[in-house]
Amino acid sequence: MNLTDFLKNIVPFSPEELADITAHFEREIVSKNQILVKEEQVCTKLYFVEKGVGRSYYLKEDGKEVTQWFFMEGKFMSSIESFFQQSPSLYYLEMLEESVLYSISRENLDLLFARYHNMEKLGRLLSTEMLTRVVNKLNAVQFQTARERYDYMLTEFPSISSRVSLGSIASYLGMTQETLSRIRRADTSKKS
Amino acid sequence: MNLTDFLKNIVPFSPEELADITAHFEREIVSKNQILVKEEQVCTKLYFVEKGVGRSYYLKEDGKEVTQWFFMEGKFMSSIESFFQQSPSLYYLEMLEESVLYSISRENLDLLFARYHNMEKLGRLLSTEMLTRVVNKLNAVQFQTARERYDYMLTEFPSISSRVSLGSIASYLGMTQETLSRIRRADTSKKS
DNA sequence: TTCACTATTTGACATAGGTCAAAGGATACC
DNA sequence: GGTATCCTTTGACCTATGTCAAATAGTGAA
Repeated sequence: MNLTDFLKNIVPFSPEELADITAHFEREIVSKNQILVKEEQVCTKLYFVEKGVGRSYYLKEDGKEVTQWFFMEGKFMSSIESFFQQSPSLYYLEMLEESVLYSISRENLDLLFARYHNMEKLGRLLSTEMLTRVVNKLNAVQFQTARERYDYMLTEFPSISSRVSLGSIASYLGMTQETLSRIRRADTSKKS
Repeated sequence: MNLTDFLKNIVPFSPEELADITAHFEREIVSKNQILVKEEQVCTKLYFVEKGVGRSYYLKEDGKEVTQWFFMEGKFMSSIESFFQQSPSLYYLEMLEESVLYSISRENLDLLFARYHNMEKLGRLLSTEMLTRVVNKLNAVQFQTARERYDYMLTEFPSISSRVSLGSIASYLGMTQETLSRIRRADTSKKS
């Protein structure tokens, strides 16, 4: 999914708008396991994932990584409050595969928001969409068993299990690796 | 907190914009325990809470109510995906006190979004802010003990415990009433 | 005030999922 | 191709929190 097509599908930008907007993004190739932002740093960019997968995570006091979100192809990725508040990030951003990203700085994004009413609309729609997704996860995490949470995740990120390590997924789902491993075992023994 | 002041604080609307925008809202007085939207209904309005408290909740299969969010004075309240997608609501919306609300229909809101660039910006900012709050709750619910979640809630909604029933709060926090009751007991015995 | 109803507290017991430790498997680097 | 490292699986045991049931305390209507 490329950036131009993605944008067009959400808001009916004019060709001139689209050209100007995409011109403010910069293409970046990043390698597997590369960290885009560290905890405590201010996240200066918003990324569009054209190819690859990323995740945001933080470290618990005991040093364990907790995955907060996965960012698949065709999605925007950032440490949102850090990027918008220009505050130190609570999260790390990491790419889990060799990836192609398009990035934009806060200044350029603000400029586009101010320049195009349609751009502001795009921002609103994407933000509301993300809100809905997070609320879904919240409901899953809060009131479902480990088993059900795993099923929820497969609907939200269908291809994830083959692309991302067990540990990253388990912490995203709020369970230990051991528990996730046991759930998968139950699955395979049942289905085969 | 009244609507005009609230709007002014977020985006620098001109007086004319403000007057036009607020003119599209309608004042409603609702009584305690009144339901604004039922599950399966399409939520036709976005509400601003000038006075009172509301909550959104849904029913689990076993019939138990699960509070999803509280809406305090000075906040917007709605069944978001239902309102924006015009889809059947997954949640009930209920006022927990006699309240003063300002409501706007989807058509009028869209009209204002289209008419004022600033309005679109307001939408984007409020949506991002809500997103941050939900993410905070998610982190609390997912990785903290019952005790810690209770403390999180007191920072998010400081006045809530005196205004809302134990059961509503407990389900918001993803724990049973019994557990919350025990946490509170531990608190009072420690602090007195 | 008293009654009826609802909300909260308390206790005894059950269990999903966590923790710790060790054994396999898979990968990557020399 | 062998060895070091990391990832996943498995087992034994533990604990926070849930469930069920009963006792109290609060609240509003008459």
